[in-house]
Amino acid sequence: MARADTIRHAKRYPCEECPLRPLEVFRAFEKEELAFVSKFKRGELSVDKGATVLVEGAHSAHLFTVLSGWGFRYKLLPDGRRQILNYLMPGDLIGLQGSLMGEMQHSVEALSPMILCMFERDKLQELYRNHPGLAYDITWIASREERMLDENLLSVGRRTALERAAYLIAFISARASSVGLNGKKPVEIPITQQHIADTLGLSLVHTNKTIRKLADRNLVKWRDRGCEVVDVEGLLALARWEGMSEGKRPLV
Amino acid sequence: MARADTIRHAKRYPCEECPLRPLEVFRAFEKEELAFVSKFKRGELSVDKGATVLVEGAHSAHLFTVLSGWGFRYKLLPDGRRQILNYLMPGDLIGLQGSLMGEMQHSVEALSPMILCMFERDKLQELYRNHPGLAYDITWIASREERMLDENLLSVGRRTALERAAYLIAFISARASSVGLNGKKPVEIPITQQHIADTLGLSLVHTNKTIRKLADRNLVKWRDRGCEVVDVEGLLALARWEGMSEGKRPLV
DNA sequence: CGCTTACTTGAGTCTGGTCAAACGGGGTGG
DNA sequence: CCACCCCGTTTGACCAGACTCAAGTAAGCG
Repeated sequence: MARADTIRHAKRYPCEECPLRPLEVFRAFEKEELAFVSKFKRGELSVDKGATVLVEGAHSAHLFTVLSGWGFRYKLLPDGRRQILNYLMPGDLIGLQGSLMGEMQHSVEALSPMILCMFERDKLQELYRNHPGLAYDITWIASREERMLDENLLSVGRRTALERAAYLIAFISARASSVGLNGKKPVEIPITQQHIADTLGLSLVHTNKTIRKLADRNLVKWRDRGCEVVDVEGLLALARWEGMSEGKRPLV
Repeated sequence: MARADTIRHAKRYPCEECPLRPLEVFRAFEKEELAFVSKFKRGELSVDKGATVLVEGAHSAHLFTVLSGWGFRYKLLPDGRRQILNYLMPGDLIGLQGSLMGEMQHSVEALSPMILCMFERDKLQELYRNHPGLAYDITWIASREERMLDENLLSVGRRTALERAAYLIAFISARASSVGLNGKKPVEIPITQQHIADTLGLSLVHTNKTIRKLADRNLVKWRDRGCEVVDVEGLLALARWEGMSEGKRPLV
């Protein structure tokens, strides 16, 4: 398994010129908040596709925000069965659990090359002391993650295979386009069918057959190592999902 | 569906004499923190067994901490399929998602009579401004919930029916005894098999057969409307679960 | 060109779902 | 006090969605 090895300490993307912050979805920041975040940031971590960013059981001294790229969080059973918990996209926070409670209880892997903004865990105290607004934002972000997990759990527990697949693809696609990951109109999700299987709690073979059904209905197109959404509405309807009601959200 | 109807505004359990706080699991509080929490608390809500405490879609102005009793969080699909997301026990926070993001995305129901400490959502701002330690605690609690959800998702997605049942019962039992819910030695969990089914993503019939297997192995005893744990170790081993590594935690 | 990774497809099996019926205890109204 | 009902549990028969095994294809890469 590849390890995160390409560390860059230079800040190539200073917070003041953050390419994410101007996006519609993110709420505006006070100058003073921005200044603190900039000071809070210690560097950037660049990892290759397939790299393991954080490992279950580790005591990480860091906290990250995804600046670019895709990744996912997962847990393993002792015999190797894997459950993907959620996907990570630009603007998402990584490693909060580890920072607050000491030990990571899940691992994180990159689906594409990623650039992560690195923050010092120890400075979190200072953030809470001096920047209540940012502290609130961090809780907000944790709460959002919880919400996504709730929805995922509902899906895995109670939806049929076809509904699950439709839900998952619609979900990822919605999140991706909210952070402008759809350069060209259709979002292209860089995952394999094995990832989908491990997210939905299905076998690889059955996942393949299920995706085929979605493709036959002209809802998605599967391409080499990735998935293109054709008909979001159709997916939403099939999954009986109302979509995320996302207004502005904070970016730390 | 029963609504929460028995509201008491008098504080019968002042924070200074909180019956929960002396427990081993909860970290000690500064006098000043305690004073704020006491001010933060607006009253108590008493609900009957079966009452719906919070409804998906509602905009609740309140935040609660469970003082006594059992409950659960759940989501429904439009056609009525239900997924139980997690259980609620003394010391747990309810409604944070709603308080932070406006709308509740899940419902909460009481499994037994419950007493809830009620907090004003609006005062949350003040808490974050003046009590960074408490703010930190709230994030910590949100993070803990996330952790439990991760584990649940792993279970529903990747464990077999028998493993799932073993995991769930061990999990609930561990949490219950950490807050002293085991007056008599064996914890008695006040749920029906339908609840277990809806938590594990199984049908009622299959859940029944699965629990029977656990009982045949002398791991649990099913009694009328409740479950008694006989052999925690055995359950843990069967579920291939290491248990929760819980040190002290905050109580708000 | 051979290797690897990812996707397909088919056959046969099994876990878990559905349907249906019955049981048993607690509560209630006659 | 008894009959009845309701809820939760139990059981059996049958079905189907999902799994495993196995083999084959296609694209990318050194």
